[in-house]
Amino acid sequence: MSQFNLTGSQKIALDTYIKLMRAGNVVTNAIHRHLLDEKLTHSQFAVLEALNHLGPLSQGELSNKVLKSNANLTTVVDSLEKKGLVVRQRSAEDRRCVRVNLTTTGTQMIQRIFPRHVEIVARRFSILSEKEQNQLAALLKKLGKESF
Amino acid sequence: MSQFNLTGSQKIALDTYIKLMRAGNVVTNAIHRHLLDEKLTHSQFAVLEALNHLGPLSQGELSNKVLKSNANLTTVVDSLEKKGLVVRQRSAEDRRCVRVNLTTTGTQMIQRIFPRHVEIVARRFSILSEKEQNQLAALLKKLGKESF
DNA sequence: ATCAAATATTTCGATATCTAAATACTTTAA
DNA sequence: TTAAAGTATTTAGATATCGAAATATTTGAT
Repeated sequence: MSQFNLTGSQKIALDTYIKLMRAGNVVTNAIHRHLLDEKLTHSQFAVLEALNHLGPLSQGELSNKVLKSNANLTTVVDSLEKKGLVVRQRSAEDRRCVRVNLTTTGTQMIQRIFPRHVEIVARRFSILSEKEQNQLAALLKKLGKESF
Repeated sequence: MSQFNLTGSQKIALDTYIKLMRAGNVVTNAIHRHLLDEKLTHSQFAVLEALNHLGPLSQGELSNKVLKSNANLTTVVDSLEKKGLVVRQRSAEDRRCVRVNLTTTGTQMIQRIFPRHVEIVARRFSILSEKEQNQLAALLKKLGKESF
């Protein structure tokens, strides 16, 4: 119940922060449902999508793309490998690195489910006009810079 | 590497979605560091903050506020209770409900650390002007509506 | 050439979180 | 009034995730 003496700009920042979290949550949940049908986690899906979009990547590259720790990427790639959707391949030039590749099955899977993912995201964002989405993207881009 | 035939509006939605997730992640991580010092999780902090701001709440109300499951709220409140920061109190009118109250210690703690939280959020958002933050908040609010 | 520092990944131990089922209580409607 | 449906919380079982330490390899400085 206690009130703090917040400046106007602090109030605005807090309010925006809460809405950022809430919007992220709502969109994430919308996507989560259809991944359940495919028995994929968000991270597993994100890895498949990155590999399909960008080609083979190391786990370090993947952990940056999907915003998870290196340690977690090991687990995610383990589970994808167990499902036969990706294979690991030690890099010949630098044997510290593991390159992760989609298998044929993995490629087929991501190409099958990606269109539905796009539809869900597009439907959710269709509450905003394209112009509004572009505005939003520009603002979020600034906010998402790693350092400043 | 494969390309899909995406419409322009699908591309915009996907791009905005990625930036939404990335911005949420960056802000969350910035906040995470100072919570580590206090040995609080995000959820524990969010619960303390909600109780301080709004007064005693039931766990159901709290789970909506902090965007976590009811089951998880049980755990979060357990841990806060173990630390002596909150107490549970069965509602007398409706004995299904538990009201969660801050203890004196809990109140002191949240009032001590909240100012730093505000500073971190405000600093991060200061990359945007107030006008931009208000625009962003308005767009995120639309996007975060539960249903439409 | 060799050793220290840097880098990529994995392992380990711990915690956060979820869904589904169980429990406890209240409300509603015949 | 009582049984069914609804609501709030907890428990149970499972998975996702993290930070720190360990391992393997490469790079750089002497």
